[in-house]
Amino acid sequence: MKPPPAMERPLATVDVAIFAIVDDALQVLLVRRPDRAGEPFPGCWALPGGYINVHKDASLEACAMRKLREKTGVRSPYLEQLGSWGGAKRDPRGYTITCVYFALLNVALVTLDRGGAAEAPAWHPVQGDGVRERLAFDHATLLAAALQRLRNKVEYTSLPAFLLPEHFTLSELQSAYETVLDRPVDKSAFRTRMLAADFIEPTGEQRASVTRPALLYRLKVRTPVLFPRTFSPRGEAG
Amino acid sequence: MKPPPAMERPLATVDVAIFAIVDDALQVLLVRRPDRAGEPFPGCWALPGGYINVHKDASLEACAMRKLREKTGVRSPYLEQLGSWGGAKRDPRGYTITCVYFALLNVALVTLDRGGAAEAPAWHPVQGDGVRERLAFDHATLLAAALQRLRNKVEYTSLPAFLLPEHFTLSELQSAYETVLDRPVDKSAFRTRMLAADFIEPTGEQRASVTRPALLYRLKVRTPVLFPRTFSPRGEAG
DNA sequence: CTATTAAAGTTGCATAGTACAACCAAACTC
DNA sequence: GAGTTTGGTTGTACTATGCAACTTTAATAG
Repeated sequence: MKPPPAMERPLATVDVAIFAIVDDALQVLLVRRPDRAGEPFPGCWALPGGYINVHKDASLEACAMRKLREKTGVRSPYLEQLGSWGGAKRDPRGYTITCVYFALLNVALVTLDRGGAAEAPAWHPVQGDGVRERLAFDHATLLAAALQRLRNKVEYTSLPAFLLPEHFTLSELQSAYETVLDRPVDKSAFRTRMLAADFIEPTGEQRASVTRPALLYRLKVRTPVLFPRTFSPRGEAG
Repeated sequence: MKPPPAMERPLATVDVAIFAIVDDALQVLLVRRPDRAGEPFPGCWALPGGYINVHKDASLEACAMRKLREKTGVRSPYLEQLGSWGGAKRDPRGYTITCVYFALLNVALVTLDRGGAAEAPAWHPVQGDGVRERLAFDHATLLAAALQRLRNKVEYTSLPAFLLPEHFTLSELQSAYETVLDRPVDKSAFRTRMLAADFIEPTGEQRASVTRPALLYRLKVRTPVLFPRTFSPRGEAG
C-alpha cells in the first residue's frame, strides 16, 4: 500500500490538559485562540496545543513536553498520554488528528507565559466534567476525558502526589486526593495505605504551623504507584 | 499558527493488536508485510494496519474497526484505544504517527481473510511480552504495550469475557482469566466476585459434559466492568 | 445397579485492608 | 494553664479475599 498523497494526509496536532491545584481547587490551564481573521474559534478558550513539527519533535511525548514547557516553564511534570481523536469535522480547516496528553504539576513551579497578552494562558477551575467557559473545537470532550481518566486513576494510584511541592505533609497529600475526588477520604485508612505503599519517605523536617507541626515527606519514586484497591465508602460500588 | 505545508505533515496510520484464545493459548493476529521492492520490512510479520483514509474513516475508531473487519470479518469485538506512537525513525518512508488499538474477540467468529495468500493473516501465540517472530517497524514495542495493558486490566476488569463465545460457563471464564494472566486464580473467590459484579446472567441452559454439567451464562452488559480490587495471591505486591 | 471418576459448585476459616469513630498529642493563643 | 486546632493513633466491625477441604452431579465402567 502506497502512502497517500501529501494533500490527503490529516493534519496532526498535540494538545495538553495541564492540571494543578490552585486556591485549593483543581484547575486546568487554558489559552485563548488568536483573534485574527481566518482563525477558527477566535478568542475562544482552548487546551494548549499545536501542530506537530516533524523537524523539532522527536516523539509525540517530546512535542507535548515542548508545548507544556512553552506555556508553563515547567520541565518535569507528570505527563501521560490520554488518547487520540481524529475526524474530518473536528476542525474547519480539514481532517485532523490530535494526540492528547494530560499533565499534573505543582503550581508553584509555573511561570505563566505572558508573551502574547491576548493569548496568555490562565488557570480555570474545574466544574464537574469541564470548565465554565465554552471551549474551542472538541476540547470540551477532550477535557472531560482527561478529567474522567484523572479521577479514575486517583482512586488507585499515587497521582495526586505530583500536584504537590517537593516536600509535603500527609495531610496535604490527603487534601490533594480530596480535591481531585471531590469527596472526603478516611484519614486513618489513607495514612496506612500511603505509608504501606512505601513510595514516600520522611525528610526529617517538619512543617511549621500555628498548631501541631506535621512531618514532611518526599517522593521516593518519580513514577506513580498502583494500589491493589480503590477507596470505596460503605455505600458505594464494589 | 498556520498549518504546516502538506509535505511537512506526518503520515498517519492505525494499527490493531487483535487477541483471541486459540488452542487454549492467548494469540495475536499478524499479517505479512508485502514482499515487493520498495516496501519496508518485506515478508516480515506485523500488526494489521494501514494509512488513515480521510474520505472513508470518519474517526480513528472507525478506521480501526474497518481494518479489523477486513482481516477477521468480525463486526462487534471489544475495541479499545491503546495509544499513539510518533517519530521520524519509526518508518524509513518518513515521519509517521500510528494510533494503536487493541481488540478482544472470540476466535469462533473469525473468518480469516485469505485474499492475498502471501500476506494472509495468521494467529501467533503470545510468548512473554511478544511473539517468537521478529516484527516489522516498532511493532514489537506496540505489541508489548498492548500485552501489558491487557494483563494489567484483566486484574480488575471483566475483559476476558470478550474472548469467549456468547454463552459460557464460569469455569470457562475462569480459564480465560488464567490464560491471559498466565497464573491460576482461586475458584471460590473468582465465582463470588463474578456473580457479585452482576454483569453476567444465567441463560437457564447447561453445558453438556462428560462430568457434571455446568450452568451457562451470558453477558448482561457489553461494556467491561471494573472491580474494586485486583486478584493478588498472598505473596504479591499490595 | 453400584462404584468410580471428574468437573461443578459450596463451605469454613484466617487474614488484610479498609470504614468509621473515638481518642491522644503537640504546638500555639490568650 | 485552659482552650483551640490540627497531627497522628487506636480500636472495632466488616467484607472480599486466599486457601483448602468438602459436597454434588452427571457419565461411565464394571
